[in-house]
Amino acid sequence: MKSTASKRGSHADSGHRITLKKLAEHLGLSRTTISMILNDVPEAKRFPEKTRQRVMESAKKLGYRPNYFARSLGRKHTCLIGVVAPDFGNGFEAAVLSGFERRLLKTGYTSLVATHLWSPELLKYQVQNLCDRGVEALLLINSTPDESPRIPAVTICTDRCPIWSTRICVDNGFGIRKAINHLVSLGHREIAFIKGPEGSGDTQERWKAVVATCKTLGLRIDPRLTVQLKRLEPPGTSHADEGRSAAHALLRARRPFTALVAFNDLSALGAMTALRETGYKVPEDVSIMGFDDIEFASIAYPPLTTIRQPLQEMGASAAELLIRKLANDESVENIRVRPELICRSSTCPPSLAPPDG
Amino acid sequence: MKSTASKRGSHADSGHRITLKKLAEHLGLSRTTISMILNDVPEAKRFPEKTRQRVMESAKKLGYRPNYFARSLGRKHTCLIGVVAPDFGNGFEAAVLSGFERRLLKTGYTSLVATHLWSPELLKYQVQNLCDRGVEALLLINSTPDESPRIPAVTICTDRCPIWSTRICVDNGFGIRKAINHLVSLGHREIAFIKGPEGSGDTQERWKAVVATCKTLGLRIDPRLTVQLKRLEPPGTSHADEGRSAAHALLRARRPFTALVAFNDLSALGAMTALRETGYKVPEDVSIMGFDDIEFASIAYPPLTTIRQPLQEMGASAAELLIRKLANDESVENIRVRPELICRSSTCPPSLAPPDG
DNA sequence: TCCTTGGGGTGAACCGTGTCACTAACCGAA
DNA sequence: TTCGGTTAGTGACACGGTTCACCCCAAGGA
Repeated sequence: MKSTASKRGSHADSGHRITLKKLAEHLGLSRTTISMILNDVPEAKRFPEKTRQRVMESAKKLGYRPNYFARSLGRKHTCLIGVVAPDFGNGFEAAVLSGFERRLLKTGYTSLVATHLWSPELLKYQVQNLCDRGVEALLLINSTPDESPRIPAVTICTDRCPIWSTRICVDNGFGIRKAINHLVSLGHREIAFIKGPEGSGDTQERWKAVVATCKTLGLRIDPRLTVQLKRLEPPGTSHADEGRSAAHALLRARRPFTALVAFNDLSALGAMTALRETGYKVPEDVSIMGFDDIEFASIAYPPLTTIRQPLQEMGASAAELLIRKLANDESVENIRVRPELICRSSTCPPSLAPPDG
Repeated sequence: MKSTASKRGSHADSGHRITLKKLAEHLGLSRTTISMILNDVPEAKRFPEKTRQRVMESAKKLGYRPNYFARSLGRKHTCLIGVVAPDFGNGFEAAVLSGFERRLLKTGYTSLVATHLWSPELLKYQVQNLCDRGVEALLLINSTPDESPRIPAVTICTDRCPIWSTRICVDNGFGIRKAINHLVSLGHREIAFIKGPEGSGDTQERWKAVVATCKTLGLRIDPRLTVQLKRLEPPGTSHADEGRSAAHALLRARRPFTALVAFNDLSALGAMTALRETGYKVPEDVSIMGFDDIEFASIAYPPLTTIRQPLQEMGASAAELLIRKLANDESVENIRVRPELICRSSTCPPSLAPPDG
């Protein structure tokens, strides 16, 4: 007596969801008529106002809700957009998703999300799955499938980005220039660097910018003041831990420096911990710059000076671009977002006697 | 010549996605036969191995992918689960989503997400929308619609939780007892509290636990050492800011205390900032306890002692429960997760002369 | 009376798949 | 020769909505 278990799908539409046919019988009209009126197609204006009213009212009273599947089968669009990300656990993807969803709200599109935990096979599978499920477009966050899904796509951002996709990414060069200029304007000359992990496009771009900017400013990059983050291995490691190790490695080299530019905020915060553990004060002994402006950059102690990457806005732009693409707007182009210097308390002029590492 | 814009839906299935009919013509068999073989229904074993092979191979070679909409129309299940949250911008919902997605990976279910930005109307609309789109179940994160969606639902967590939904939430009482016991065992007697905002279920539960625990331990709760967080207003305010204000208010009361129990990690970190701004040291002058163990609790300075709410695991459990519910498992019950004390460096024994606030 | 016009509406095909009931062909046994 | 059983497969309807082409009828004009 407990359940009618065996019958599949007795959930959503159990009992009797009201269909067009039932509504038609109830009203003594044909499905055609009702469909046209409810969809407010141009041809529907030939029906007299009275009939229209009658249909609308009954539909409302009986709680008629059209079946999306049936509809998508006939028409061709599904009002579905796929969102792919490696994982939503760290703030980056979540912030983008948040901005994306906000922009999508009034559009009638809904997002189908999928994560792939950095596995290329899983990524491929998920993209395929989303396409099978009829998404009309894709937002790829830190995800680059090998093959084109053959539907409009926007990629945010980092790493290599496929040519078949529109790209939204931060202008790494601009950001790095701002960061280094900031430090130099404070008087720093001995600057250490934590490079991003191997194989990331951001690592390359930012490092290229570091090299170029230092050249312009007549700054020497000391290889002994440069360390590289290790790649993250899936289970639970964080750039914060890696940043901490990296900074410790830096300190072991015993080369003096007064400022440190980290690959991102997490590694900057990790480095801050390492410096503290070794007895240095931030920013008095060493100034630290992050990159990203994650939520906690401002709560950290000392609050982190960093380059803001406007993730929410980038998510919103992605939604914008996809909508335009779906409307066959051919003018959609890649976007480079200019990041902003957020000056907090982890940087200050160097002390007169820079400590050696 | 640029586009064939006018024709709608020329995206996903443009050109000619291969359908069962085409496959049938290609093979000289009927759709029925192919459908049965590809779905590997029991009756399909009457077809000889040879035919099966032939069908499978052609399907693969021609890249046949069944149309989910058509399929969902006939069968009743859609393999879709709805996820509703106010927003994914702060770490809470994102962490839950992350755990949820991980657990969902191997199940064939995909999630349809929707955010409502704390608007009850939007929440109602979104739930309706997801149901219209055929989700078989709902995960509600910090979201409580007024009406039952009439499909299996799991709610995480906080606040009031509707009776028609299974609930996963942290055992607030257990957590608070751990927190206060920890402080008391360190020797604290003068403890200040930052209560959660009005109207939240967590606020009530945690506060009730505070009162009960203090009674048990013979501790007096001084109303002058109690402040309440203000409710967050949508645009961009954070519990961190509120926590900072709250702590400043506390200090203005000029009552001495050696420890502070905050409503959550963010307000704890905000309070830490306020104490520092006023010249107090954490933990030497004041010990601070958070609640949640958000990612940044461990990176903060000093690293925050807190009560861990295992959000990823809760997300994973939610997936688990929904799957069981969908399989008509009647034994699904509410889950109270026992949070864990994470002891870091923001707490220590009180100094002999507690500063007055 | 016939023809046209337009208002109000419908029938039936179609979208792509799943599924139940039925059958044609063959083989062996009575 | 007829019957029964298996093998290999098919026809047709259902799912719920959209859409194209058509239809009926009343009114108006010639």
